[in-house]
Amino acid sequence: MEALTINEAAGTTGWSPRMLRYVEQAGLVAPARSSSGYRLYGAAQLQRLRTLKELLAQFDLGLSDVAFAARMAADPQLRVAVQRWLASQAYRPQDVEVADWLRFEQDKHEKLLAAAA
Amino acid sequence: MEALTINEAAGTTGWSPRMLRYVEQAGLVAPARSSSGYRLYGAAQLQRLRTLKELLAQFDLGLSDVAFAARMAADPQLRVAVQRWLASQAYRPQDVEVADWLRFEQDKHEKLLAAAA
DNA sequence: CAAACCTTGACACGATCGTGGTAGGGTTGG
DNA sequence: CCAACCCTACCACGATCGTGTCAAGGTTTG
Repeated sequence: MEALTINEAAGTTGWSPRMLRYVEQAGLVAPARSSSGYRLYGAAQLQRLRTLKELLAQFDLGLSDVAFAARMAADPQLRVAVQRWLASQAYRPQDVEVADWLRFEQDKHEKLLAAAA
Repeated sequence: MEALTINEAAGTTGWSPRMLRYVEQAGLVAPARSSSGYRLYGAAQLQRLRTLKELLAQFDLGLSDVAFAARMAADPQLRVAVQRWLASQAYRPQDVEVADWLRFEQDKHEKLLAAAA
């Protein structure tokens, strides 16, 4: 399984080497490292880089937006706090879908808590 | 049911009048308007403003972070796209919880699609 | 060994965020 | 009516984001 260096990865993903380091620093795509510290991009990382580029372009997002989503995904406390705040405004009829989403999360946590008891 | 003007609301929430307008522009807390265009903050908005302040401080978030979360909550396409991208990295054992969260969302949408057919 | 790569760290620069102010004009209340 | 409020629309300014470039030094390879 061959891995690409940062310049090669840049060539096949459309990111610049500078941005690949920045994306890594943002915690979004972290390549393996060789024994001497060189970044080694495998197939999975390359795929993630390409789809990340699409994602940002399609919805006009910033890296910081996706980084925040990752933080929410990784930190249940943050996620629940944000969702609870958002839920406090989902009172209009057209917001049922949002309320649904939020309720789903709460249900899951209640189930987890119940199972842990 | 009395409503507060922007200066009064600023007084009881800890935000500045300037920031209340900014928060509204960010789409996070939109007060009602009087017939002449004055902002009228009701109890619900005041509560949301206070809890928003706590939320930002507790997790060191920016308004743009919460605005992005709101956008994800309101736009299923965006939500699914981001979650799918995040899921493509949740392969390590310690990420089961994230994978769980994501799978939950996918399941829900599959169910909705199935129900619509 | 020398060319061509890689590393981290820094400086730079436009764009946006968060926040305050100010100016010009309408509204409210004593 | 007039003082005190509200509105929108700007200008400003530091902090962060996104991005490029450059410097000083280690690694790989022909």
